[in-house]
Amino acid sequence: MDQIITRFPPSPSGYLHIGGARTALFNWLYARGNSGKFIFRIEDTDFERSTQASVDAIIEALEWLGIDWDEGPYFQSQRLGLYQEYVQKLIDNGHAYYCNCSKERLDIVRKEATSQGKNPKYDGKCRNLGLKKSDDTAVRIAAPLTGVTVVDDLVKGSVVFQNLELDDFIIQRTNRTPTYNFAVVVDDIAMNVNTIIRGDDHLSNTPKQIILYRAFGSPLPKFGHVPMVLGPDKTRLSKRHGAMSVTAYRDMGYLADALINYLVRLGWSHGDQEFFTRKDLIQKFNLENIGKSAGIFNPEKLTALNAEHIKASQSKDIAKKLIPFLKENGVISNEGLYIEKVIETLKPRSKTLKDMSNQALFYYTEDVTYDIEAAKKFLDSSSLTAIDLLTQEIENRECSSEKDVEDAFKSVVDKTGLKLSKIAQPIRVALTGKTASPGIFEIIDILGKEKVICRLKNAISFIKQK
RNA sequence: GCCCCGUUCGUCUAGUGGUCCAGGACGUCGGAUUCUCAUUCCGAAAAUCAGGGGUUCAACUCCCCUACGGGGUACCA
Repeated sequence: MDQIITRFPPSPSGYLHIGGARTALFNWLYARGNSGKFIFRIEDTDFERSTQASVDAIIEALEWLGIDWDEGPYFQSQRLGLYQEYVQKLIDNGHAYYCNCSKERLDIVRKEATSQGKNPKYDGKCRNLGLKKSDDTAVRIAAPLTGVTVVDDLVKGSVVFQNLELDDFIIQRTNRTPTYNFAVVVDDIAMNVNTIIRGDDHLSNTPKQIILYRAFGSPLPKFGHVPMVLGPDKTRLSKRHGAMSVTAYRDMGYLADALINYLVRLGWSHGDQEFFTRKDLIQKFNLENIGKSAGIFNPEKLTALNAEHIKASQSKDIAKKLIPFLKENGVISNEGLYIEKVIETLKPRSKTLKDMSNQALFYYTEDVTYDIEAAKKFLDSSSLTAIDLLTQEIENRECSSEKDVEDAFKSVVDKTGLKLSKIAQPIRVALTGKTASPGIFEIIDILGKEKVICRLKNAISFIKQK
């Protein structure tokens, strides 16, 4: 077979949502895994609904996901000449005709048909009228009246449509813009797209498109219709399902790789494997293992996967992505502390980057603020000796390693006869303000002698003031 | 209405006629490790394979019907 050429053709009427991203991903993965070409095209023939802001948003989302394209973005609005040319071809070879039926007449025809229990399709009035082009004419395809059109689908198998069910649909509007089915086919022919992977809401459009390919005498591409992504209520994804835009997930602190992993896995499988790196996916993704049924978007599983990807990431890579979140949290400068070590301690306990930055705050704060409950429970006179002793131990040591810190604690344990667990909690609250944090030794090691002593002394005076 | 697609634990799924009284993951619930929280590790509950008919020695797997869900039926994409 020739080089595989796929494409992603969103219409710019909103942000890139989860479902669209998945479609883009499938096409991209398939191209990348088969040394193919991936084309990006903007379907903006509906001027009413298309906006530049949407175009920008979609590009931003794609770039964040790391989905790159080899050609494009092409804009259908800039290719009107091409469509005109192709319309003319069909007029010339007799596969299309001008139609001047008014919207009102069409409505009546449709209504009549339905009332008689027939299909609400165009009655073909202008098909043989030989109308000439004029201001009030649209162009319709002369579709086959009988027989059958079969879609040989990569995921659904062979799907048969009766041509009787189809009608002479419009390919060019009165305002000379192409309609969707027509523009896609023209572009896909012109761009040599030979593999079309898209949502299965397009399955019933496919026979129309096949009719167009035939009218042009062009070879058919391969079609693969993947099941859609549904909301928790099993209906089509929409705003009311909450955050559905790709960039919203970025802003919540999800890793692009995790989102990709989740999205691809929703509707595709590779045995029992759940965790995939981007490389894995490119290598292993195929069309054979795409499932047939719609999947429900499950944020919990995404989050779990995100936590796994965080754990599997290099701390230096996380650092770059974490800094914006820290800034948003009021951390002006992350200098003075080795951020990668901070991240190292937070990796096993972070679900998202946002989560991580929240947990990192105590490292960077000037003044520890104590949780009321935590202070009440652990910062009282009973813990004074331990804190005091530890302060001394730390002061008398280098504290240049975790081992050093551990020794300091051991010494306090020996002197007081208290269990480590009894000592650790008050210290933890003194250093972080909270009862839950990374390991106490590593915290002290990262914070450094100076800050630790300062925080311990603050805790001591806090207790004394009570 | 008509046409098309789909239906395995709550969710994502494995399963392509016998190895399935159905496996994995998320979530849930126990337990172990532990300086807290996590992590990690063990374990449990959870699917009459939508229902009903066939075909077959044998069906989650093939065929038909029904129900339910989704999509299409536009001078939207």
